Amino acid sequence: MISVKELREDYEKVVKSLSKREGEFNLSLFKELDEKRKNYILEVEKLKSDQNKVSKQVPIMKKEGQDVTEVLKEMKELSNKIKELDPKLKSVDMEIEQLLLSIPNVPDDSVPAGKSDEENVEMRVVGEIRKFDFEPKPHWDLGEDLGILDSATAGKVTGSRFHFYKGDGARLERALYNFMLDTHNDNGYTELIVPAMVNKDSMQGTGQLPKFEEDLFKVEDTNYYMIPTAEVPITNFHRDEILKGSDLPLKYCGLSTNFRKEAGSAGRDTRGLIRQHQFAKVELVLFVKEEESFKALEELTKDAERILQLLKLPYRVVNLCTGDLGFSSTKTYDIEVWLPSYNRYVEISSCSNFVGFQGRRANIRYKEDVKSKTKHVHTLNGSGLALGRTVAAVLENYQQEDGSILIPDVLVPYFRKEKIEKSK
RNA sequence: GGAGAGGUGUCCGAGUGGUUUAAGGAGCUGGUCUUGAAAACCAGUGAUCCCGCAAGGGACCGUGGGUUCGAAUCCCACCCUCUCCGCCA
Repeated sequence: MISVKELREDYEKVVKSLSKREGEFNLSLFKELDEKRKNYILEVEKLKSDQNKVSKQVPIMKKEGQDVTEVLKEMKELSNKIKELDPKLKSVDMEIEQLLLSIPNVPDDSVPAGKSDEENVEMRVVGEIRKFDFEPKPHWDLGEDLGILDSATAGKVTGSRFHFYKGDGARLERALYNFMLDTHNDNGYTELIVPAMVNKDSMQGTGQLPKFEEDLFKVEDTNYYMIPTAEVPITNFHRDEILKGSDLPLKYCGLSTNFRKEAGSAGRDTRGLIRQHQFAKVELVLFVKEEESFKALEELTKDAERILQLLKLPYRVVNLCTGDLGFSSTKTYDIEVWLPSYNRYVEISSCSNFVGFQGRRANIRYKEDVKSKTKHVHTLNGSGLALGRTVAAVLENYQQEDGSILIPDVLVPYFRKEKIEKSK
């Protein structure tokens, strides 16, 4: 949620910042509703104040044996007025909330302007792209040839955009997430195993709802949604809490299976592991003090990059332009790994600073110390990394001419073999 | 799913319609005492939200409704936790 305080203090500035995003965000109702709300508050609270005063007198009068029927009659009228006004105030409050819930976060000044991902700005390029002296295969062909990936059977068992990992394929993904989690653990992140379903409040807290319901799988006969990322349960872990300033920053990592409808992606990335309805991901989530979030974004991104560096996979980091920036984010770095089959860099991690946007939605606050005022925490998260795409990148970048796959050195202790070869 | 118990402030815990501005205790803050600390004693203390420059006012006792002049307290629905039973990885 964007800040009501900022909207009141400098409406024009917020609107101007928001206008950098693609799409229309109609805030024009805000001022009017806010004014309406204030008037209702003044009116109804005056009445309640009167009501409270008289209510205190009633028992005293009764004790003194006075007749209170006349007073009660007046109070009945007062009470009726309050019952008329209170719902009006509530409904204005709701209108404001609904309006603000549908407004995306304000982009930071350092976010480049642009319409689509083509205008994202490259920050750095790391590692060398391998030159093949043979025709490299895409990972879906490698996977099928090696007998470690099977989407056809998944099509029978479930449907499109699902797959089976088999044998060394399954072991490769397992080796990768264990390696990732160990690395993040060593780096000060507390590991969580999270619920794969969450309630509506949680989805609203991180920003998936109310706007993006069509992207989510909802579980029938329940109010639960399948998580699209561990960001949701991890960030909501601290929903409605007041954290101690001395406990910040809080750093969490977690592996989860994620479910996305991929509505609107029909026909895109239909082959291989790039865009599936179900995929595993190791996620990093930070809760930090408000003055530290932009520095934390740089560190978070480095922590995610470290995985690719250790795996010796070539990648680049881009600063997302306003047109590509996610709904809740104020600034995002995407990490993109080199994928020979796409002949370009492909997103494998998205590291975002949400500043107070999620903190306000999910009501996560902190206090510097006993006497200071509460502030909303700043939240950040980033993939560290998406597993399916990492498997794809390893298969493609480490493939050999004979169709076998070399295992990255750092992964050998986890995989316990140095090579994936065709098995029967 | 069935039966029962319960959800009160930072924590424990009292409180079944009106001086509750939520008793009492712990904790926390300050002070006295002490070489220092502990203990003891004294004082302070809603670490919440909203309106307001402030004074002040309003809200808030799991959530949402209702009854009433007035609800933590009564009624209804829902959520969550615990115990037992059933089912089950």
